[in-house]
Amino acid sequence: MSIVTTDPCHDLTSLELLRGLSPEALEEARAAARIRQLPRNTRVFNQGDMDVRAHALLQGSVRISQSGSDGAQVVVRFITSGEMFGTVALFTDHRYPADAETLSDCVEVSWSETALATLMSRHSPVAINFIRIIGRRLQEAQERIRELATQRVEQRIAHALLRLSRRAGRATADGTTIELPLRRKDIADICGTTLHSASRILTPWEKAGWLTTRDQHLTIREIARIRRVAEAAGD
Amino acid sequence: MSIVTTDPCHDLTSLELLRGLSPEALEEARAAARIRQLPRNTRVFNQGDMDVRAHALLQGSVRISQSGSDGAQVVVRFITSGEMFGTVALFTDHRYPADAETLSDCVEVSWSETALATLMSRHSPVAINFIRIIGRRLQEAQERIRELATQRVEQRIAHALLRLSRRAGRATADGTTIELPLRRKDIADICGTTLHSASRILTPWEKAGWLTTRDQHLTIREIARIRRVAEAAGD
DNA sequence: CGCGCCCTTGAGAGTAGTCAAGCTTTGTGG
DNA sequence: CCACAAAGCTTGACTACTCTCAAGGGCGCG
Repeated sequence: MSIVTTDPCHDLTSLELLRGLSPEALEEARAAARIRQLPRNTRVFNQGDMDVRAHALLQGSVRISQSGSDGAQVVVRFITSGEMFGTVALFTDHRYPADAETLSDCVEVSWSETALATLMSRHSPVAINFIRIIGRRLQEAQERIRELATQRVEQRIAHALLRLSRRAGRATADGTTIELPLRRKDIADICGTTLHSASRILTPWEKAGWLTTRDQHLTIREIARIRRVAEAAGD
Repeated sequence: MSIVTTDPCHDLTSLELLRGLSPEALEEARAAARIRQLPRNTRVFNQGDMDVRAHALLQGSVRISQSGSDGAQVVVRFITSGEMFGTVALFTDHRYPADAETLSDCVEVSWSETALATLMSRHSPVAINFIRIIGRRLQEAQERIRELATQRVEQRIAHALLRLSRRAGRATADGTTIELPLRRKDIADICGTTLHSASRILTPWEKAGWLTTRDQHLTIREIARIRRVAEAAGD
């Protein structure tokens, strides 16, 4: 495992967290960071783990999921490269509230809580960037709460697909491909429904040619249709 | 409207945001703050408003609610004294994503975005405190997402009552009184259900003597019963 | 070839939403 | 101080969305 820090995959400057920093400050951040390469299907951390760190993904994708005491599971979010994760417990609980598992080979960078605090106190843009990141996340979470509370499964799935295609989509000849390995179960867990309902809704869409699934990769062909379902209040 | 800064109601030192600051830093924070007294049923801000500020409540209570383009409404949370609110849009959108309305006479303090950024860069504990506050909030939001996705209305209401009694409860002879003016509609909007379902569930509990409502104030008499409903997976 | 994983589909049941009506409490003005 | 209006709450009947249970099909891998 040879890690060459000049490898573009290990370039920290692309991270929003470190935006606006001087070269010296960046160097400090790099020095305090731990960079790891993780193979597919690795646990990055488990719900309940102590020794919390702030993580960011330089390469690959990660699924964050939470399970309740009753066993019910929800996908909190999918992380793609450039995003931070595992940040919720920092400075509070010191326990991860969810599991993180790699969905592909990943390059992950992380800082200890104290290193991050030091970095923030020496370079306030880090703190502001961090606040912006989790503020946005909080907004997304609240939007999701509203969706769960007020929309039907069909609409929620449509919204989920739109969001995924915005965050992890790549334009192809056929439409927009979501660059994440997504099982029906994942989609269900994102939307707070069951595998069965998700299947019942997606299959007709697929039959109608609105989207295709190949090898756990989803391509949206007629995004306008999906958008119409998402908007439809119920008529 | 005479504001005496020595009035205990205007004491900023109790705010978590300013915890761990030197007297000089506190004075700086005070100088940059805007303190207002707001009568009951006042809009502090409206969804979509620009010119975002960071708010904290020194006295009273505030309801934060969000309405979607379809008109459906969700209560994001209730704020009681000592808590911050309206912080989600800072450094990002510059638009409030929700409405805030006072439920009682309030004393509110707020900082402009730039003032807060300055304060944070000069005193890093402010940044860390802030991150802790919204991190905890994000955790709560994710827990709520899981609840909405996996639990039945009855359980969600039970959980909501438990949370409210923890955050805004005062022990009385009869039990724990939630010190917020709560209408059935509010409870419904917290739990993502309808006024009707909330009523159908709460009335039997009230008949059974588990709780009482008087003058929009709810008292939990048999918290153990509520807790049992909250835990019950469905048996 | 057979096993495991993932997905589809059907039937039936139940939770919770909608519609509708009437009741209670609160507040206001004569 | 009473009357009436408005707001909030309860309750019933009906509907329908979504879950659960159950069975079977397709695909890849050992």
